[in-house]
Amino acid sequence: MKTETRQQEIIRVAAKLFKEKGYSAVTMRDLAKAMGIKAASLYNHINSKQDILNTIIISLAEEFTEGMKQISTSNDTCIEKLKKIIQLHVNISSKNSYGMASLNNDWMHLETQRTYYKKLRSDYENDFKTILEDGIKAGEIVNAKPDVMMFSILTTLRSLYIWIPKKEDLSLEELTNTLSQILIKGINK
Amino acid sequence: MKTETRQQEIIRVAAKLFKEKGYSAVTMRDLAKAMGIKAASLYNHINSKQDILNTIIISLAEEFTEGMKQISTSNDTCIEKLKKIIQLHVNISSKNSYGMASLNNDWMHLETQRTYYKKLRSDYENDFKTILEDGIKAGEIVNAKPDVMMFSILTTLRSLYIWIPKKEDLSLEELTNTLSQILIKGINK
DNA sequence: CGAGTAAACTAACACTTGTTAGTTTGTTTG
DNA sequence: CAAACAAACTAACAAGTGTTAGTTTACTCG
Repeated sequence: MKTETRQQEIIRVAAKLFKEKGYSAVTMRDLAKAMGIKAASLYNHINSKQDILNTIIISLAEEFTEGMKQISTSNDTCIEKLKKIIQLHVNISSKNSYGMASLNNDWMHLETQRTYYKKLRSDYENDFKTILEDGIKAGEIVNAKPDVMMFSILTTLRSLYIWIPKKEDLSLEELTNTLSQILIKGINK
Repeated sequence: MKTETRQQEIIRVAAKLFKEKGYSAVTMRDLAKAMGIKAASLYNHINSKQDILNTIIISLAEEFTEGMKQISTSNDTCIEKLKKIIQLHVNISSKNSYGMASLNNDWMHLETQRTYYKKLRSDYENDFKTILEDGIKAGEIVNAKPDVMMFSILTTLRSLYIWIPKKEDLSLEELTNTLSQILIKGINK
């Protein structure tokens, strides 16, 4: 049993507040109050507000990068790869829905790490698009604009963090399956 | 030829800044600088920062409400209605991509109007879900969870504001058609 | 017991925030 | 020309911002 350090606890609570109001609207005094201490005491555990955001976002972004690397280099079919991408998003979003809010909405408030973040995101999207293009060539996927397909799928996956916490009755496996069906086969009968 | 009032100009520029950094991170001095005047001068034209946000969000939300009312009370088939919803989102998002950012990301910073906004949104989603449920009953739509279907489609549509300005080569009609195809028939071949 | 340490505290800082009051400028209109 | 007005300005405010310095508290362990 791994116990959470005080620092990790602060970052976790910060992510929760960031999700509710956004990075800029959360003050260090808000965060301190949520922790039950004074603002100055936070600095025994963390370096700066910006550092908290860095930690939240970059660790998540790297988790996606790593997942995508495994998927894109596998020997699966394109459709199989897509299902694994969906699974990756469902897993990470359910484990850390608070952090996902910062990743999606507050990356522009990164300072030193913004360029690095944007590179990770751009690499991820390129890998995604390549999978779709390969699927079109292989005849697995309908020949529509890969840009639009990726946009459609990815924005749905990126919004899972809002949706998953509201639907705790739905198992993650069930959600992954339903989503795969809808995103791949559509809703048409 | 209708000329823009100074007030409308301020609101338009504010929406642009809000899209880039979020409501909380944009200061009245930022806004003034973008307008080429001093912060105090803004108050000759607007009442408060909060008022700007109200105007941006509520006018858009009401535009969606009105569009949905027309669609949901029509005699179209469910699939036809869905296509019209997609068209509604494409149209509004292309006309006002800046405002859509505030609608999506900064509604929680509304003060007096937050409850009203949430009612509009909730009504909209209920109408949307009813259309899907009717489609399932009528056998037009696959029998999957309407919640998940709506979530998937609606999050894609809600993110159009990010995507449309980047792809000016794509005509709105073409985008509407491609999106309809992908969202309804899926990407599977 | 005494030393070390984790984690809280108070007080203060320099700066930024939204906003108000009162004034000046330049253009339009009777 | 004189009056009216739109729209800018300077100066200032009270409150809130992230952060630092230095101190106190309470628990752990040799």
